[in-house]
Amino acid sequence: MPGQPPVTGYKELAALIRRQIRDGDLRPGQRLPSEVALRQTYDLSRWTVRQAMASLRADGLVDYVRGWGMVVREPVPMDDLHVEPGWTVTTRMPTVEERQEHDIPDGVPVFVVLYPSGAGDIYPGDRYRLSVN
Amino acid sequence: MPGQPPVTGYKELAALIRRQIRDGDLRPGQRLPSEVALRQTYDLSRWTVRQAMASLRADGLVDYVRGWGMVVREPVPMDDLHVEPGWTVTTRMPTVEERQEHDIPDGVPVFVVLYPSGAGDIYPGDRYRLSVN
DNA sequence: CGAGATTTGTGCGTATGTATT
DNA sequence: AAATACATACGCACAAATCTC
Repeated sequence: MPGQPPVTGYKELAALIRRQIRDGDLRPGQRLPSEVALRQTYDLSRWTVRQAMASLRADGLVDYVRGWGMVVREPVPMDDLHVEPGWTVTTRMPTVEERQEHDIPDGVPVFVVLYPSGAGDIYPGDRYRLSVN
Repeated sequence: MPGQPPVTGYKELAALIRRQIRDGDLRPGQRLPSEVALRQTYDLSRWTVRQAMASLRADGLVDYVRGWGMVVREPVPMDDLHVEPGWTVTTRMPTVEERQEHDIPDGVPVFVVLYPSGAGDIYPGDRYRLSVN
């Protein structure tokens, strides 16, 4: 009974969990193993496990629920944002203020819609999809 | 000559540097003070400094260059991506593979352009801007 | 060309705080 | 009240990349 291949660093651990999410071994809404469980399973320090988790959060793959754990992010229903001629759209990470105001989770970028008038609006990338007619 | 207000945690340090970047005290291409300098200036541990820097990095504000320092990111020239009727565009953080393939820095999201045929393309958000005619 | 200094990257140990179950 | 789980924050050591001399 061969053991799992050794996981030597936080990037490998993150890659392993990314595969598990991609392959459906970890499903949306499901809780990841706790930090303690992961360090015991792979014989890693807490620091290494936390680095891996931080990387998954920055990619928007998992959410942290206080007092509960890390949860695979569930897709949310998307609204169509109809783009009109003359508009310009860029994308970037939101500022701290925008994250608070629009309740944007970690690792979720925003659309920045610029109108010909010079005014602009912010649309969280996890809830809006652009379309053109 | 009152000293700076005390910086008590990594969020405050990150906010301070965000202000300095926003106000032009730190300009694009300019190197930030080193981790050692920041810990001495504000009497913080390396952990706290690195945590603050990681947050700026996730926001796409700074680049790390190992052996050199942390640099305020410079804007790159943007190409216009003309969106045709029937296309759909979403935004998200790139995967590790997409980051490598397209040479996408930290904290930069991508446009995901979906064509009516079902095919799709990836466009780095720091180099492309969408427009409609 | 190399040697050394500088700077960030990775990894570990420990302690305490806060929120949830 | 207790256990669980992550957040914050200090310390240390060594590796790897870059620059300067």
